[in-house]
Amino acid sequence: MRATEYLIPTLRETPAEAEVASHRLLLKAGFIRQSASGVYTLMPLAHRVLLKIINIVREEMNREGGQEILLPIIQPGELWLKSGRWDVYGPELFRLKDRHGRDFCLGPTHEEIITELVRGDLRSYKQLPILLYQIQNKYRDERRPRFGLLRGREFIMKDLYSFDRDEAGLEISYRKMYEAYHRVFSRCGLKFRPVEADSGPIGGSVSHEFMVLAGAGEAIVLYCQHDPCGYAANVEKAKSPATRPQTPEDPQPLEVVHTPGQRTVEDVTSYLGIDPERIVKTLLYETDRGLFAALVRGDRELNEVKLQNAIGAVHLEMAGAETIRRVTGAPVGFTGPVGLHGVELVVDEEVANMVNCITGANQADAHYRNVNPGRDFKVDRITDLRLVHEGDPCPHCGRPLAMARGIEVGQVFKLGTKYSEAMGLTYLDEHGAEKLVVMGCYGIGVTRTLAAAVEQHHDEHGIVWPAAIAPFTVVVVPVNVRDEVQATLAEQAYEMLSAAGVEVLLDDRAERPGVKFKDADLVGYPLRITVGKTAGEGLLELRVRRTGESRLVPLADLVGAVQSLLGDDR
RNA sequence: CGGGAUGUAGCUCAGUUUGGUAGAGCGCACGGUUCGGGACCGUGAGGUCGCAGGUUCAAGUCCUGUCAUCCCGACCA
Repeated sequence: MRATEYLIPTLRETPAEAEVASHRLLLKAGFIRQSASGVYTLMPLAHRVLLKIINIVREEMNREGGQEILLPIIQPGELWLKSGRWDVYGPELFRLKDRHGRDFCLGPTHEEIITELVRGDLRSYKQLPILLYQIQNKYRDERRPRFGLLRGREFIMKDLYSFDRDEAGLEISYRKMYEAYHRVFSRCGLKFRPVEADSGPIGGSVSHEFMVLAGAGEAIVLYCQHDPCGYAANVEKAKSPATRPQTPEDPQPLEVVHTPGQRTVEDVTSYLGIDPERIVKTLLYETDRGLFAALVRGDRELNEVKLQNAIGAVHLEMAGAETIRRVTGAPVGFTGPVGLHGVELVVDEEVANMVNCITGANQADAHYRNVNPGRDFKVDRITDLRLVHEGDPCPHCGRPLAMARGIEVGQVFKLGTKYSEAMGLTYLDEHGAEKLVVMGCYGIGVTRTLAAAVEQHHDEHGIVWPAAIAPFTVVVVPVNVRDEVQATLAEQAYEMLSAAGVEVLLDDRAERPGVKFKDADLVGYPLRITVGKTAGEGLLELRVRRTGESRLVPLADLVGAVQSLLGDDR
């Protein structure tokens, strides 16, 4: 490919709206252009990268027996009503009507349509397992699209769905995908970490997310640095052992303390001169399952996802001042479990262990001292509600957990029978009994992976593509295209590399060398071949983008030198 | 959806306070000189100032509405 015949519209100045590195560099280097908020055109360079990532994904899916299909992006609303998600999915779902007024949506995911598909053709256990996947545009009307390709409203995903006869079969499919994901992201040249993930209030049991470690990541990961342990989870899922009171105490009689204007845990601790571990925070939540109070220790933070799972709620929101006054009879800051009616109490394990703690008294300017769970209030439910922080002990080995930010590029998920039950997907087993199919789903954000690669591989000059997904692996730069010797040598180098199957771009533009060097660094070709002052001696300069190291090679040795360098890079 | 900000040339921005003929740099086209890290000189093209109303002799500038985009938060089976 020749630069004069190829659209690589690099910009000298960075478009103002771009904040994170991948967004900024992809715009500046001419890979993407924005069409609407969260909607982008992939230019020729980005499209080449995309195809490479897709090829890797496709090879690894096929290797595990995945069969590729194309599913409709426009999906009938009827199917979503059947699964119950037409109402649950909310405004994230892009909805539309056809000319007859029938409801449709743009698929944000494809469980419904694929379950329906398989239902039509699956009869016998002999047909199982089935692994089907598609790589297509998906649509989610995000409240706030951001960071360029990292969180768009239109994006490309690979989704594979597994259909098995039982849990044991699902376990095999799950493991296959888990291994395949390792290979996919390794081959893409990414540093990543699989972590235990929350599977949501509805749906199955086990889930892992694959995180590309990068500062711009929106997800927070906690992991154990101790090697053989290897515990890692995203912050919603992360656990840490509950602590018990150090010194045993006898329960003391309940008493009221006057605490004028002391609303926060900080206020109360300093006012009463006590540790926050002695306080119990009572947080009121309004949910689709009713009103709940969550109790955590004063020095802890509530993990809303854990609360949501504990009570099986889909939506949950902290109660406002109005509700708090109505329910507790007191202003915000004095809520407590003692004498609280009409609200289910969800109690963190740590709180259940506490003796003689401080809580709000459900009246203005007052707290209770010597509150004891079980004695002074009824504990409706005990569970883990704590948000884990960096430094908290690992649930497996007790060593302090480390924290990192990550970009979620893939998730593997045991769905179980959620969709097969809702959609009536069954088969007959060898005894002629009708059984529910056990499903799994496995997604990879392809466009997000592209952006994540840039996030992880760039420097102050531009992108530094891993060789396996670079748009071109080599750029040949003649310093002066009007110099006959240079032009001819560059042409020869280009022909030889092309013939050897190397993906090479010849920068034959009549630009000054500085411009071409800057562009080469910006676009991020792993290798650059400069044809310049040593052209007369038949020598070309081979330079590695990542390290900046360079050396002179004669034309005859060029292909070998390039291939060995690419070998190192992979 | 709450908070903040911005819409003027392809890009980055000035001009808005105090209403009076639309600006700069980069990029682009043409000519010339240059040619190993975003050259220089000259000439030129390019804008219904986001959109719609209103005030005024006169609106990029003032008023009202509206749309779009970005950032923070909330949200993210």
